[in-house]
Amino acid sequence: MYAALLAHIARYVTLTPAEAQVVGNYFTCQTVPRKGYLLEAGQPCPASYFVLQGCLRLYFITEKGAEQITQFALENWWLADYSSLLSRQPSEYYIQAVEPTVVAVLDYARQEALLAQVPALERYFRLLLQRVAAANQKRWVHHYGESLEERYQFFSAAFPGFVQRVPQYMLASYLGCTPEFLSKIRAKTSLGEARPGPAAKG
Amino acid sequence: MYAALLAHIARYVTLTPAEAQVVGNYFTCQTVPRKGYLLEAGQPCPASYFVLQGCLRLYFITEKGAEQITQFALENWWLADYSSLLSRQPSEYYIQAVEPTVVAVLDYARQEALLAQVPALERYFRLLLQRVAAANQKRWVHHYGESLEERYQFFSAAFPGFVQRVPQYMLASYLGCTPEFLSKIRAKTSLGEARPGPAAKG
DNA sequence: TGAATTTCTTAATCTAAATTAAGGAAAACG
DNA sequence: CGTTTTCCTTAATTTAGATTAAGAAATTCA
Repeated sequence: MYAALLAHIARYVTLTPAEAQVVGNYFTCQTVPRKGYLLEAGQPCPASYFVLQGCLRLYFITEKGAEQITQFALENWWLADYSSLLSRQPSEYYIQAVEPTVVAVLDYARQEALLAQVPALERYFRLLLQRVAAANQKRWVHHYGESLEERYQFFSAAFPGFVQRVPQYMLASYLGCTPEFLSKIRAKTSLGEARPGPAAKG
Repeated sequence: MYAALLAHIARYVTLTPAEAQVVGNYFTCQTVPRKGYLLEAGQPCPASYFVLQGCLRLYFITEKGAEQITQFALENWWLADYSSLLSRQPSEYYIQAVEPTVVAVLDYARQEALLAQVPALERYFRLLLQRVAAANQKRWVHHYGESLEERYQFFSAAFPGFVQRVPQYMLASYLGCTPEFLSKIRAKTSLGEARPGPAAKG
C-alpha cells in the first residue's frame, strides 16, 4: 500500500521491519478526484501529504482575486502548509488535485506519536527538510537571477514531462507571469522545434 | 560562550548537562569583520553558521553582475548554503558580514558525528527546518500577493530596528527592487510621519 | 458523440518598476 | 578631524511584462 513511501524513507534511513509496520499503521490512504481539495483556506491544515499517484497544487488567492500557485507536488513529493500545521491557525492556502490523485496522509495529531515510536523518522524528516531548504534557496536564485524565459526553459528541462502534465496557465502562475506572456515565450522559443504537421495529433 | 546557542536549542529540545557539554565541544567560535566573508562563490560551503552577535547577508551575483541578496541572518539565526553543504559542490553564494559579527560554527565534517552523539539534535534541527519551510512558504505569499510597497511596510513592521541596521540598498535587493525605487516608496510613505527637525540629530 | 467547459493564442494598449545620470549626505577609518 | 568611501535621493527615459479583448482549439463528461 505504502511501498512508495517506505521506499522513499529507505533512501534516507533504515527502518526495521517492525518500524516499517508501525509507519504503515500511522498513515491513511486518500483518493482525491481532479479538482478535489485536501485543504481549503480558512481551515487549519489537517495533515502532511505524500503523493503516491497524481499531482497536487498549492495556491492562495491574491488581493486582486487571482489564484497564485506556489508549489506543485508530483509522485514522491510531500506537501503541507507548514505554518498552519505548526500554529494550528487557519490556512491561507488551497491544496487541490490537478489530476485524480492518491496520497498517503500523515495526520497532524498523530505525527508526534509516530516520531516518538520511530525516532529514525526524526532523521528522515530532518534530511528531507534540509533538501527542501536547499531547493528553496535555489528557487530564489532562479527567480531573481533569470528572466522568465530562462526560468521556463530551466523548468521544462528540469522536469521533463511535467510541462505536458499541467495546464499552461498553472505553469504561468507558478513561474510568476500571465498565461498570455508564457504563450508568447513558447511561440518565440519553439520556432526551431518540430511543429506537429496539420495531420499530426498528440 | 555558546549560551545563546544552547538557549536556542532549549526552546525546542531538552539536553542533559553532559549533552550540552558535547555540543559546546563540537562548535567553534569565529569573528568576522564588517565586509568579511564566511563563504565565497566557488568554494564548497564549509559549515553552518549560528549568529551570536551581528548580521550576515547571503547573496549571489546575477548574470548582469548585480549582487542579489536572498537572506539575512541576525542574532539567533542559522545560515548556510544547504545545496552546497549537502552536495559538497562549489557554492554560487557569498556569505558576508554586514557588521562586525560573531558566529558559532558547525563544521560540515563534524555535523553528522555530533548528531550521532546527541540524537536530540536531530529533533532540534527537524523542528527548526520545519519553521524554515513555513517561513519560506509565507515568503512566496508576500512576494506574489503584495506590492513592493506593502512588502516594505510588512518587513519594517515585522523586523523593527532591522531597517535601521542594514543599508537601504541591501534591503532593496532583498525585497527585489532597486534602491531608487525603495527610496521613492519611502518618500511617499513617510510624508505623514514625524520628520526630524532641522536641528534634530540621531 | 456532441454540447459545455477549459485551455491556448494573438495583438493592441498600458503600467510598475528598471535604468541612467548626477548631486548631496552620511559613515568609516586612517 | 578631515577626507575618502559609502550611501541616499530625485528625475527623465525606457522596458518587461500586465491587461484587455476576442476568437480558436482542445478536453471533459453526460
